[in-house]
Amino acid sequence: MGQEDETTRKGPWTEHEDFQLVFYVHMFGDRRWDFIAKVSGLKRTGKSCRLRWVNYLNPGLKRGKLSPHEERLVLELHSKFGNRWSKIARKLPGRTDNEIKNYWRTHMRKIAQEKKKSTTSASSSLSSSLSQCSSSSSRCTTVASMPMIETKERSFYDTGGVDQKITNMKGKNNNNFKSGTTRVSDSSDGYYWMDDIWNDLGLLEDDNIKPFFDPYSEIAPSLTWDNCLSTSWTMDDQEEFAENNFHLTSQHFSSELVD
DNA sequence: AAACCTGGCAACCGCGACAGT
DNA sequence: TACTGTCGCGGTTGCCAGGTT
Repeated sequence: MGQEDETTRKGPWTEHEDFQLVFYVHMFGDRRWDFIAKVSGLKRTGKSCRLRWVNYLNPGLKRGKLSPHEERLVLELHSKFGNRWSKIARKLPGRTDNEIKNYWRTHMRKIAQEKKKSTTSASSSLSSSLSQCSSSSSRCTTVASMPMIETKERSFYDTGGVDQKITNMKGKNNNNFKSGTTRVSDSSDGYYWMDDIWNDLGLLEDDNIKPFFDPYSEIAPSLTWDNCLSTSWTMDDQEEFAENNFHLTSQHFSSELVD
């Protein structure tokens, strides 16, 4: 624990860091985050590495806006599970809890605003109609409590929900990265795609992570994923390997990415 | 054109759960 | 059992681009 010190980096991840993290995750798997943080030479906490992987670098992630179907599912699941974002996320393959959480927040804010707007604008007429039906309270109560849902549905689908890769492309470039077939900073046109990383690393052929890693063969051709995955490839081996090869890999990354 | 506002998202933080010793 | 390390979760914050005034 407590691996955080004054040299620990915080804030936005750089392209170089992403490369490095992807490399080491494929090396050692997406567990043992503290270990990965340590051997990778990244000045990040294991926690930060995990978050970056889970929310951004994981190749299984979908990019772009939630589809109407996903949005509906989020609504359904939220009514069922509440703010159990990870639980909800598990039902939406390729979506992260963070993404859903963010979506929900934005969504709820929108609804709250719409509701506020509609209640203020309609308050006069509403108050008169409410007073009218005070005698048949059950029905009126239902109606009064339902607009939330109705507004929800409406605002929701009005936003479109189409895959907006293109819109997102020209969209924001927060901290170098924005999702939507995510584009990250800095290539010929000033950006590079997250997919480029995977292409560069030869990892994009499948949705699943493959035990295959091209650049690595340049670094340590004698060791293959079979080695890594075989039962004889123990954690000690990993650590020893990391010790012995760290300088080499750092060098590789810097030469690869500096220009 | 500049200032301000808003939406969207990445990342951090604190805490609890769990496993290993 | 107590302690320690690690991971995962939910809440929150901060940043930035685009829109509006």
